[in-house]
Amino acid sequence: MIDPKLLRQSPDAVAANLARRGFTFDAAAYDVLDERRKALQVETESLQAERNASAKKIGQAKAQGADIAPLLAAVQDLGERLSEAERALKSAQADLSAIELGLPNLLADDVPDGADETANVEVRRWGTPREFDFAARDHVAIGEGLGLLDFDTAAGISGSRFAVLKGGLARLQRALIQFMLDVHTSEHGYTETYVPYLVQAHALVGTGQLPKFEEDLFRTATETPFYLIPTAEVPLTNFARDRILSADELPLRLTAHTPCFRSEAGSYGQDTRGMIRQHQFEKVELVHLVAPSESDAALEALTGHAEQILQRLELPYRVVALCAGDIGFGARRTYDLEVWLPGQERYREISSCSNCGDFQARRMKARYRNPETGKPELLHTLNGSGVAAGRALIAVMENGQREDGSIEVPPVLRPYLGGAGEITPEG
RNA sequence: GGAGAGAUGGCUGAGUGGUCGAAAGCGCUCCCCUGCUAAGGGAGUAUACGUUAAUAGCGUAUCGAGGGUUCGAAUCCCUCUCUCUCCGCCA
Repeated sequence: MIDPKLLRQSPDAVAANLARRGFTFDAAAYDVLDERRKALQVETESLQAERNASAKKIGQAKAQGADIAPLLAAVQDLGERLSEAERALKSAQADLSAIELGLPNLLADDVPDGADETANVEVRRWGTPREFDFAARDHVAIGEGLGLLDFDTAAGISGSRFAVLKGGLARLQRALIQFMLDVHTSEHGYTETYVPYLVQAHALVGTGQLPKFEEDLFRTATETPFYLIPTAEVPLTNFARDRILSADELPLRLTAHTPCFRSEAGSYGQDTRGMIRQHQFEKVELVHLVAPSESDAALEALTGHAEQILQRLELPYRVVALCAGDIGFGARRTYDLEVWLPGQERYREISSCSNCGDFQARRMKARYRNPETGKPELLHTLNGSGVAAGRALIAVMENGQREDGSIEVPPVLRPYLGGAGEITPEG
């Protein structure tokens, strides 16, 4: 959520910033609503003050044994007027809040201009794509060739956009996950966590998926609905919900491996082949909760942590600064890591690292006590994939493929596979 | 799933209809005293919103959440959520 004070004081600056995303903020309409809210609030509060004063007077009169009948008569219709004012105020506040919750985050000033991913700016590149002396296959051909990747069985169970992994491939994905968690916890200072995969709506409002993007989520049919997490960012960032952390708890670095569930509504026809875009995938997520002055540096650090994974897996990648039109709803700045996929002969997103500033913190009242002022202030939240395990599996398969159909395993993963250096049909 | 108990400020914990935003203790901050790895005295110490030049004043709201009764609710009633205890079930 954007600071409502800023919406009132500098509506044009807000509108200009959001326009870079292609988002139209109707500052005039907001102002009309807010003026209405203000008037109703003043009215309501003055009626409340009147009620409080008269109640006090009646109490005193009663204590002294005086006749309170005239006092009661004087406030006869106060309750009715007050509850009417309160009702109107509540509805005005709900209208405003609906607008506020629907506004995307303000972009950092140096986010590149552009409407879509074609305007993203490459920041750096690591590694050199391998030259193949045979026709490189994609992960579908490799996996099915090994007999370890099975979309038909998955379709029979769950329909499209699901996969079944078997034997060595299933194990390879588990190795990737464990490797990532080990690096982040032992070398990058993260606390490993295990978190709920089903969350309630308020948690998703906190991180920004709700109320606007409900169609991207899976929801249970229980009386109070649960949502399946689309990313561990949701439970991890909500660790700070409604809390005032002390400064010495910061920075908080959290990591978790979780499955992620996305309905992929609106992506019909995109990436329909293979495991690139599934309803369910595994991911190791990184979340930072930091003091505001630290968040710019934290994004660089977090991105570096994700890069470490790709470097140690010897996977060529590039870092891309997302342009204004491609940055997600809650982020003020985002770097994507794109890994080289020989099967597609292009770089594909494998991690997205974002600084959300105080946008999510304001939604979930996540604060810390600033030691300089002694006052609670909003935290800054950051999140990034470190990295998406399903796509990392694809990258390892495609980059490590051999002409005979087997897969060479990156050396750092071998300890997790009982020392095995390759994936073969035997599994 | 059944029965019972509970939810108060950073923490512990009083408060069962009126001057309670809320006793007391702890913690924390500042000051004084002390001249010493300690103790003592004093003051202060929630958040949000509105008004405002103002983190000054003033007003309003908040005692798990939402409704209700009442001139007036932390206190009474209803619903819900969560926690704890016992029983049942279960990985």
